[in-house]
Amino acid sequence: MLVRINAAPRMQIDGQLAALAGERMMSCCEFRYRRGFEIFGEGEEPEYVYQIISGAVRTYKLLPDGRRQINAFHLPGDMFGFENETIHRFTAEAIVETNVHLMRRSSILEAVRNGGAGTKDLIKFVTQNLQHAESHMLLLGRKTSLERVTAFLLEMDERLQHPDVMILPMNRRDIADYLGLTLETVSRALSILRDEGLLRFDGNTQRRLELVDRGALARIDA
Amino acid sequence: MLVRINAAPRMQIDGQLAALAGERMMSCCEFRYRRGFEIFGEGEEPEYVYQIISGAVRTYKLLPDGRRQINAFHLPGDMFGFENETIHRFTAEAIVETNVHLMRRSSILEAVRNGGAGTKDLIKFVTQNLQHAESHMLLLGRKTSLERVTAFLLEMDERLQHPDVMILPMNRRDIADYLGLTLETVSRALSILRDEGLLRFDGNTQRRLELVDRGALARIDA
DNA sequence: GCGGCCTATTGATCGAGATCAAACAAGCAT
DNA sequence: ATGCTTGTTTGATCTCGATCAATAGGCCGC
Repeated sequence: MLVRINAAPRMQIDGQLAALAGERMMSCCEFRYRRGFEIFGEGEEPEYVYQIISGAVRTYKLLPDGRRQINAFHLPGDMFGFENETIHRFTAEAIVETNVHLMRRSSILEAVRNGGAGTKDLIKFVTQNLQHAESHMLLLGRKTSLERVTAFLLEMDERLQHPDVMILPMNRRDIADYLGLTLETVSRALSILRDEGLLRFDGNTQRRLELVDRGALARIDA
Repeated sequence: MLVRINAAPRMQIDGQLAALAGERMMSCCEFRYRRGFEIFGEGEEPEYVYQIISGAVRTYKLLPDGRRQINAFHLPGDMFGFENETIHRFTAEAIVETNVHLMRRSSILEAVRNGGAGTKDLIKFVTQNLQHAESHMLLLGRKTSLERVTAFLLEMDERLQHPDVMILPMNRRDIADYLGLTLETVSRALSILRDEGLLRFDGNTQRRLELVDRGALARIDA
């Protein structure tokens, strides 16, 4: 499940983790998780904080009967897994083969205790998560299915820095569980947007798509 | 709209704000907001952080066409309104006549900058908000109307410390906008719970209610 | 090539919750 | 008391998204 890969030093892809660690690179290792495998589970004790080098991760909560709500997707550069409490509040899984940097949670807590420079970054990190959660509550509580799917496309477009062709790592069920819909409804909404000429499926696979009219999409996302 | 009340020194009802301010009580005033009045608006520049002395507050986001999502209800003792950014990300309104303690946001930021003792409390505060948001996303994305209303009742019961009779400050529309439902659906769910003997409306007003069977309610809230 | 598996689309039907509507109760000012 | 406004319940109907179901394409191993 956990596969250690080459241990050669490697540049970090951005400064989030480094700032939190006080630029000291302490306790950093690189790991690879295969597609579909669990990185940590809800209720487990948090040992590491993670930063994605390549790949994609979903974090989610489950109800006892299996209903799933994905809180967030994490893409290259993103940090996840920090907990202030003694247990993880959700599960994290690799959506595709994923390489992560990890560092010991204890190092970060220590840095904060010592009034380290990373404290401000930590507050910023948690605040950004909170902001995302707040706008996602508005989406889940009050938006229609077409608005939700459109908002998802625009969010991914922005986080991938407006690529010509967007390659989605997640399947329709993941998108549905992120948006509080079913996979069929997600598929139907995408078909509507395609039929109206706002996006194109690229080539033979439905995970590559091109946003043709971002303005019109932004108008749909209330 | 803003009414200053007597300026006599007053005990704080708990230590949250005091801790953040480094126990120095700096910049603290007391204000009263009348029922329905706005405390701050989405997009405004944050000047203060608030702690409720008495009353209740709702914070919410609006879509352009008026659809509303309430993020959270704030009760006596709760802090709200802290922003790491330069603008408020939602609107806050007094649900009933509400007295608050307020302190300058700048004092808190300064305390953090100086590595003050309040830093840890601030991280904890933001983290608690994030945790609440995460479980609320699960509710909004995946729970049925009956589960949502039950979860709401249990949340309020806990936050009011399991009173014999719970007095809800908010109306059915507020509850609906918190749970991503309509007020009619909330009303129907409450009637079902009443008819099944899990709760009782107390006396002549529908805002006072008594949880008769907390165990059964907890079983409904998946 | 072929078969098996996974993913996505599309169609048909269902149902939970929204919407529309009416009646009534509570609070409050006059 | 009276009338007005606001809040709540309940009923009837509608609709959006869920569910059930069939089909097809992609991918991989053989």
